[in-house]
Amino acid sequence: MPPVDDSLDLGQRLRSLRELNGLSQRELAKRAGVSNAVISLIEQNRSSPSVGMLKKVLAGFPLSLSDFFALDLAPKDKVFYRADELTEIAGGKISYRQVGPDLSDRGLQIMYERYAPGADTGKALLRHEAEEGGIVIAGRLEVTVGDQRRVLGPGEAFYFDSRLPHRFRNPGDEETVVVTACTP
Amino acid sequence: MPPVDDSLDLGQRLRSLRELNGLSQRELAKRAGVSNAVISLIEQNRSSPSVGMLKKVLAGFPLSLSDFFALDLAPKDKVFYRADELTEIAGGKISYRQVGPDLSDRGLQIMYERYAPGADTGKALLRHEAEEGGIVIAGRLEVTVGDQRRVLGPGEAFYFDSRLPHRFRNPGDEETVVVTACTP
DNA sequence: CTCAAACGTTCAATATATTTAACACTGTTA
DNA sequence: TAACAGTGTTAAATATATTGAACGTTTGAG
Repeated sequence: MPPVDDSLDLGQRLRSLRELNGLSQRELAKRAGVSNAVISLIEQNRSSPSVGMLKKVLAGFPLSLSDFFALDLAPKDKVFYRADELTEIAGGKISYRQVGPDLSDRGLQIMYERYAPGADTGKALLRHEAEEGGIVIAGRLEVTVGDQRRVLGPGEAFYFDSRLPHRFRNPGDEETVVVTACTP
Repeated sequence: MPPVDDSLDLGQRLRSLRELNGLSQRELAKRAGVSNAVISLIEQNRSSPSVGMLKKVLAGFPLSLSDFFALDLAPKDKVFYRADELTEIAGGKISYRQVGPDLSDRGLQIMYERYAPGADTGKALLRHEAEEGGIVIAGRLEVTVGDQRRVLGPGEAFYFDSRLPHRFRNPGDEETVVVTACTP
């Protein structure tokens, strides 16, 4: 008779996590202050640990219960991107190259943006609740946020609440390069 | 002797949640298919339920373990920053310059990072739930995420879940410049 | 080879969680 | 008043988790 509900796959979760951190069962057990057997049994789904026990075990990483259960068991495996793999979003005078193909389930949108001389986003609409920022790498960038306006050069940066109306423009006669990030 | 670690406050968590849903201990127990005593004992922190048991109990709401532990109980006007206004976070061989002064209530952390030749972050611990990415501007950057490793050059990028162990290193003999962003 | 030190696993003893069935209390109804 | 149905709590019986000490295996050093 199976005493535990293995639909949790708690065992595999813990094992992957432990191996990713390069710890042996005994090392983890020592850090956590528990016996090594419990790690083995949990990883085999041969025991369903109490919450207190699991908390103690996770403290060996350390990792919170919340993070542990929120951890994506099948983490996106694509981590690296060549320059030509950045997905182009807009063509024309402004080039947006996004890190990562899908806009969906990600918590962050990072883009490599290039503005041809004179390029202008126009007065943007109000967006969803989000925050947005960036750093100018090359050239000049005129940024307008609400009633504030400024021209930024290399090394300079901006950060604002995306709900404010905003606009980007390249006021110079050379290409402008910016790296931006926003929370969707 | 207290058999359980009440620093979790699991009892109060469960009780508030149950009362917010207008359920009695017995109603919840019936829905969840467990005995009513277990609800009472858990709420008094007189027993530390197994993970499987807690999962069954939460199914009565229903609520996932992840959501249960993630339950939380609870805009400013500076937009532009000069290059020298980016706040330096770490000194030494690695320079982290953050856009915006306060780490607290922001939804996004954007940094301009410079790595001296040979600079290395060391094997990082698992962090809080977050995502992280960046684009290499100049030089070379060796990125290790979980069991993946790669050296990136200018224009190349990375993106991963911060809960995975990760490490950055400048393997070359020139300075490396990266712009990164992460959700805190 | 021989030994020592790791590794993950397993068994019996013990501690704890969970159930079942009761208890005491409250408010409602006949 | 008495009887009932609901509440949360508790005691003893049972099932399970956890410990501590073993086991068999592998790896590297002498």
